[in-house]
Amino acid sequence: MRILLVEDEIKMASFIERGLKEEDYVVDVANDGEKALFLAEVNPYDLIILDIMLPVKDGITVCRELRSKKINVFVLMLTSKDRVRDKVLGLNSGADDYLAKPFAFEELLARISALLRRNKTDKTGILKIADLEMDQLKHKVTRAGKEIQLTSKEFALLEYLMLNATHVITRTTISEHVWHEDFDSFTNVIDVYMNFLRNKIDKGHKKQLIHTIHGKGYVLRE
Amino acid sequence: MRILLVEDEIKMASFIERGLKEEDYVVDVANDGEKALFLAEVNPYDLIILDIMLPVKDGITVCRELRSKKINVFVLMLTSKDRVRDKVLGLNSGADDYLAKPFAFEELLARISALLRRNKTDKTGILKIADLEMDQLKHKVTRAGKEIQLTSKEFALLEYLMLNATHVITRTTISEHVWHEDFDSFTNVIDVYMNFLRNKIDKGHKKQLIHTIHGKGYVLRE
DNA sequence: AACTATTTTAAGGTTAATTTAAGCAATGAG
DNA sequence: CTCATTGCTTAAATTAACCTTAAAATAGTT
Repeated sequence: MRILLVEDEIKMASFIERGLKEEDYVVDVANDGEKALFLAEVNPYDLIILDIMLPVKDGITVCRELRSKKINVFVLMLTSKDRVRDKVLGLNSGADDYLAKPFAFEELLARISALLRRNKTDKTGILKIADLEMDQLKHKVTRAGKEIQLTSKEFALLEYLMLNATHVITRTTISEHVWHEDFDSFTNVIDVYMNFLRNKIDKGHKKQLIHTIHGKGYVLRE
Repeated sequence: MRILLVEDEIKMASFIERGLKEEDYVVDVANDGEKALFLAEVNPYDLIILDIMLPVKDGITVCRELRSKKINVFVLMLTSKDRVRDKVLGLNSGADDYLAKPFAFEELLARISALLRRNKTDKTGILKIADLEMDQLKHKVTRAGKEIQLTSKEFALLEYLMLNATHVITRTTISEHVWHEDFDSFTNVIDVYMNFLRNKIDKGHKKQLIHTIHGKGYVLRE
């Protein structure tokens, strides 16, 4: 899952960024409202964490502009505890949820995962294809009951494949959903990671789940 | 569908080119305005993706000259985000749509497919002849309900046949709509591909859909 | 600073798609 | 009916896409 974090205080930003990366999210950081809007238009984020107090352009305005541009990404707003009226303003500007600072990091994680699953029919956050299972909340992956250790990138890639199971996804799409902002299209990292995943997931199993569609990309299916 | 991409930055150009080819579009690339005009006069593109900032001749001028020469191909303009007035200039010069760079690739794809379907009565993008069906958006082809795997060229060729169903189309026309820029007219690739298609589509079915019109070309009809 | 794990780059080998080429079959004008 | 032309089919050659591996670079830890 790709998240844009919009926060100007350096310390707070890197604290949150680090915490999110530990949870295997792919994170970009913007430190002002303009940059945030720019990034949000360019990249298909799954969620934006948006501080209200920002230089150049405040969070409320950023959120309004996102909505008026029909960018329908989830927005989680952050603001200081004492400014209660900001909550109302925030939600009215189109935010999906709201969290007062300071907060327990656990609380932030809980809200993020609630948001990311809001429109899903299945809220358990457990993805399944054949005997391959991924628990999105616990970040655990098993094949035939046996746990598989994945790095962040591997996890993010497999998650994207599983969310789009049975659909062919192109390298271009993968690069935009699983890699960060400045991705170089001449590289073959995606191929290399597909190989990593195959070794960890398909190797030694009769049914291959990762399939190559020549000239197009990859599919995850039985 | 055949697209001319006009973009001078090599990296950007090859990123877009690859993404389009993954979606089965036939793509030619021009890296300056003169080359673009030349190619557009010679080849019947379905769409031109035109960057504004170009060496030799800028995108606005290229677009104006296309229009004054009555080349009525769809034009989608690209320009940098910060130059808002270019949008007005672009649309005034005869462009059909406009997209600010950088952009999310999916946004570009969405606009392309909207443009290509703009003047169609049926916007579903599903083509049918007898029990042969093609979903232009999902890139899926079925005959009698059974899915048929096609390569990019096969797909592009069948798409063109289906779009012109019941009309006899010549090899020359096919080469102009389905093959790239430097097509050698002495080759028999088209015959070979027709054979590939017949094997995948007609073989084992009572009704043949692909018919040869001796001395003229081919038709797709019941 | 040194070590470890992860991510990225790069290169050579493999496979699939596309094009070329050649021989055979069908067509139709004379 | 004949034969030149056009089309079909197959296999080989070429090109492009993909896979695999190892080494290099980066990031994170101790």
